Amino acid sequence: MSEPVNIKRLAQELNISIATVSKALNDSYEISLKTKNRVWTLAKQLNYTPNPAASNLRSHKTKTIAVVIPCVANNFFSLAIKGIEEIARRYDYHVLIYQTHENSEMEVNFTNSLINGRVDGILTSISSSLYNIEYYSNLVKKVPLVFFDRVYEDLDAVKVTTDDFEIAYQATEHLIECGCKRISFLYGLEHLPAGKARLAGYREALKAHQLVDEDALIVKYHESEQVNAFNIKALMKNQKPDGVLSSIEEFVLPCYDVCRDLNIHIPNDVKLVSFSNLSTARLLNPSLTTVTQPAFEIGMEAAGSLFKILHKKDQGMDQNVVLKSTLIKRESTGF
Amino acid sequence: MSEPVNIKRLAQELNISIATVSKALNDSYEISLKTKNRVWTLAKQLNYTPNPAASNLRSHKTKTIAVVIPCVANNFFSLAIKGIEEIARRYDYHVLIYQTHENSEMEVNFTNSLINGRVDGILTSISSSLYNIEYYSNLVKKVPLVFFDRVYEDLDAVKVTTDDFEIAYQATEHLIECGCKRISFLYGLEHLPAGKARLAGYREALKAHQLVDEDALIVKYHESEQVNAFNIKALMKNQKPDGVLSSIEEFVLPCYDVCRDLNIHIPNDVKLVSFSNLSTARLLNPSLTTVTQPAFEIGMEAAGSLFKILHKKDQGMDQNVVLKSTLIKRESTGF
DNA sequence: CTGTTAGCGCTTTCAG
DNA sequence: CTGAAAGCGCTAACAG
Repeated sequence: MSEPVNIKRLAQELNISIATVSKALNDSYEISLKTKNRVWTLAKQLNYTPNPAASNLRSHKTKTIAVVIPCVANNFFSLAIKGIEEIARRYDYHVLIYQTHENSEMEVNFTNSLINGRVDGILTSISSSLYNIEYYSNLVKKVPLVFFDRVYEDLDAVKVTTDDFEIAYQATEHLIECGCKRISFLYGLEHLPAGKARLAGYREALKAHQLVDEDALIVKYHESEQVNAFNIKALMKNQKPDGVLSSIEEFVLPCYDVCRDLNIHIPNDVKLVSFSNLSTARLLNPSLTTVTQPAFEIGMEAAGSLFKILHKKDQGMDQNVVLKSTLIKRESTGF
Repeated sequence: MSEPVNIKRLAQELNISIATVSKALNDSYEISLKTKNRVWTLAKQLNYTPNPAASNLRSHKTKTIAVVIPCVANNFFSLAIKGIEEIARRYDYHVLIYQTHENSEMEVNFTNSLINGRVDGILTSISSSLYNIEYYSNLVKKVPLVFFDRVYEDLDAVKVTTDDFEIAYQATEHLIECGCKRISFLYGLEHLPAGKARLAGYREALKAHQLVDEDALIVKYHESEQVNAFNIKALMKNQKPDGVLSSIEEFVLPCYDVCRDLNIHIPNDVKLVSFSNLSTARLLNPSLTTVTQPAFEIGMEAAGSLFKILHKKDQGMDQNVVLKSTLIKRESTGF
């Protein structure tokens, strides 16, 4: 049993006080370079690492941030985490991950477990299953918080989002340019600004080109895969769209399946464009054009904003950061 | 400024001692139900949550585990994290994430930052860029550690892996059954058991079917995309394989690209099978058959093992847990 | 069943 | 420049 390597041990071995060691380790201006060097040398030699719990307790700084998101196994969120981690590492911060699985209750439970000083700040992309803005408007007062992608618009907090309206408009126009006259919209995230903006962009583009804009052309996302498939089938049969804009990735698979069943060919009979963040996009079926959000950059931006707040450098910072998505047109290369 | 809500405050308001409150909160058998109820009621009313730093410091328990992996933005690892998080939540644990980006130095830095009591245990999938078993054999003595997927075989620690040899054998046999006579192997993770086992499975299958097994048919993974593309091009031109088994996902894209350039048709001229964990596998180019690891289950299994160790329930536990991968044969459905 | 007490390892006045 | 001392919030002997 070797002695534990803590600040006390260092002090004993060097015959100086604990306070001096602490200050030396923190590179305080009060300590002579000579003493600092002695401390640093021994610390390295004994492989000293400070006890985080002790320093948190005393200093109220955890060097930790939390990321609360619906799910990590998702092309968008895993890339966003990558961006967040990248920034956190630069600041020597640790990153906690929580998955809500779109469950508002879990979301609240997780978040509540974080406001007791476990973390210095939180990055979150809210669940779409319940609108509880009261909860969040309270929360932002208690802990530094940055929202990304899935946000509440009216909240007094930093929000990093993408140009959903504009890109949905562009995507719709792309379909129109491809000759589509009757374009359907597969509607997801309807309780969130992102979803609403995508719908609005679609509608606006239809309007600008004097195309039909009927509720019957819109299919809302449902938790049940069967229901989605059923609704898409009904859409295809009854409405016979010649173009489809899917506002979320989850609609793509049932879309292909239904079309195959009905002997409808994508993209000859129906042209399909979907929001998607597949990192291996080129591996996709080459007939799918996608709208891709800059997930990695969103993560970096959100984390960067949080650190600005943590370092009190957020004076006059813009609360609404909007990054640009990309419309990736894929031609069927036929391999 | 309201008084901080801590154990002391609860004690004062209830006119009992701090110790009693602490025990009541921890549901100690020493405390009467009546007192417990008083404490619990007030705690809930004041929205009390324990300060984690303080309890860590005293109890040496952090309720936190760390996951150290090459990258989160990866279909395998993001699913594994999902599984880990699932289990952690059941035990009310928090999950820290660290990405090494295949960089051994970062890997060591991260891990070192964890052995000072920041976490109760670590789950890791080691980087393949450097073989440093000495480091890890030391580490496992200092902190509860479970390896998953990317492991060092000779380590005295729990390792959760997949049946790489068997499935590579099966995948190779599948190619043989499809009529391939000259099968190439794209070799990744060569410093790790997983990579070696995949190669061995491939070789064994060739041997069993008396097919050519030449070094010239094997292409080793290189960090540079260009080099990989160049090597694959040379392989296709000079060796003219009629089947390819890719042991990692990263080879798939250059493979398609090179073949298209050379006017080689997949799967007519060359049949391709790759290890891959694309969650949206059905969206893939339908000509790609994949070997898919049970990433989510691996995460759950690894986390489960770690908690067994943390709860000292690891007596006689098997150190080598091997889960089964699946060969997913995809037919070209032609949509 | 309840309370007293002594720290966990570190930071931070304040005194020298 | 260095050190003594207090205490962050909580837990765990030990006494009663």
